[in-house]
Amino acid sequence: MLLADVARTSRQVAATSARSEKIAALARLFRRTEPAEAAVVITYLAGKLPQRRTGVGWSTLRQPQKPAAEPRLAVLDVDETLTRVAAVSGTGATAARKRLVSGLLSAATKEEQGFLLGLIGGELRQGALEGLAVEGLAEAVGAPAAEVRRAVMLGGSLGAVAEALLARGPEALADFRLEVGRPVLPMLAQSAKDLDEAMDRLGPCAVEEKLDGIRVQVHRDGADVRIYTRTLDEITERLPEVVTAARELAVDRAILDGEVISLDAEGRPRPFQETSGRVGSRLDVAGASAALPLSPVFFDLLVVDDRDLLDLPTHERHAELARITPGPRRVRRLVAGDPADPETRRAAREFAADVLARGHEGVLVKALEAPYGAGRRGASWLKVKPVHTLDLVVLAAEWGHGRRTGKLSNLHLGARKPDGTYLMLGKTFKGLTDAMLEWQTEVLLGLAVSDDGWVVRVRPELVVEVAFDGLQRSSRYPAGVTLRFARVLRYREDKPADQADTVETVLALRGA
DNA sequence: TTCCGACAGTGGGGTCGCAAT
DNA sequence: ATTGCGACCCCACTATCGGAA
Repeated sequence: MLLADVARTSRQVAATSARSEKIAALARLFRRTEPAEAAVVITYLAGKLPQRRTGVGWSTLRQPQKPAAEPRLAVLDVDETLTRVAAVSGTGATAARKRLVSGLLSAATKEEQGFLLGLIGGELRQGALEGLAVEGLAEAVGAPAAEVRRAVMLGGSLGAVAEALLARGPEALADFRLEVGRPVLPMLAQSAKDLDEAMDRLGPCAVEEKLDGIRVQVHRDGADVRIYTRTLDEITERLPEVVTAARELAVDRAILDGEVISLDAEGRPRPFQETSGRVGSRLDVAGASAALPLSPVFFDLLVVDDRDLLDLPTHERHAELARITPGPRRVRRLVAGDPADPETRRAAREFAADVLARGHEGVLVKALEAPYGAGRRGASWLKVKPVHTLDLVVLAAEWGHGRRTGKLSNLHLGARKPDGTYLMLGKTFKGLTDAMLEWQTEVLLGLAVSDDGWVVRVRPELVVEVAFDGLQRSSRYPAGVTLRFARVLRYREDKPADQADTVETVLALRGA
């Protein structure tokens, strides 16, 4: 199959907003895809590269290449070239990667170039990623979409499922079962405003402490232990403490879901940045481990011995977890069997307050009867975290991309200093409706003092109320801190800039 | 007919490791 | 030694489609 066929399909998918049409276009292409090409073709149309990391990003792709007149690139040849790009290392690697990519682009037509640039840069913007690729695959082979999706969740790889389905048809779905040693996409949580809302939505539930660390999925088969991240990267080598902890469990075979976090001598959590840095360290793991040990805390169990627990309700999975896991390695939780009962509510609120007092991020509320929805951001897990707000001044705004092209989008936020100037604390583009984008573009252009095509600087007069999860240490911003997960709640046209929150107020939040 | 679940898009900050400067 | 870049952790929120209620 030619890359041109894939690029044309991508254009067709992008050209319609109807999901059914996108899926139909994908299915048409998959029907004419050979099994040997299936993994590459479907991964490309899901907006990803089979190589995952190539070492090539936007910066490397900047200089334009003269396009070829006729399409002649085969999909498998493109894949081979990108595998070579990914394999380059050592001195001269950047130049060598550039040469390979330039060669590839100059052999591509204009349409193919556009597709490749989006694909490699990670911004295909065709309105379809893995979710719709799965639907298209299901339609192409005549299998129920839910079953194909489940196979991808359990098999961990869209490409492998596509190849098997195109080679052998729907019977191949039976191959993709939960297996110890093969990572499963983890279940994710939605957000709730507060504990009451979460309990109202879920009914009988468990309230668990939410630790601010790194999600891990731990597979144990006898002495063999493997650890995977949320995106199924294997990080076993970096987490010797977790390997040890897994081997100490009272079980031979298991798949566990949990969080690793660095705790201080008193058992209080260290800042997320420290845990993250530790988990990211690959070169001197022994040294890093000695300096900043990690603790695994498990909250779910997907397999125990030869039993697959995915479809069992939360409370049964947790009972099994409790059977094989010692208390300190298990998440703290409170079961709220009857959330309508005022006493239960009071106990839940007290539990959540205690979790925060012990320095943790918040709570997760989980429906007691819900199965483990691998790979889904289901409504049966709800996270609740405290929210801070500040009234900050817009110092500048950046021109948006994609559907925000032509609108001022990303706001630079400042806090007031005693001398009447402002200190930048970070940026945000979140929380804005289309109407707000429209409005702020007009208002900010009215306040503009400069525009370099990327950033529009403005007179510091517009005040916005910003929500955020807390402060984190920053080497980028002058106050030494920045806002974590900042988002706009509303404009404060009623509030003059000289009454915006001060740097002093912001810094007082440290440690809070 | 209305509601709501799932998806895609739009980017935020930090950190590590590698290669270039 | 420092800097730029890519990759990957954490993530919130809105718009949209189309099936469920």
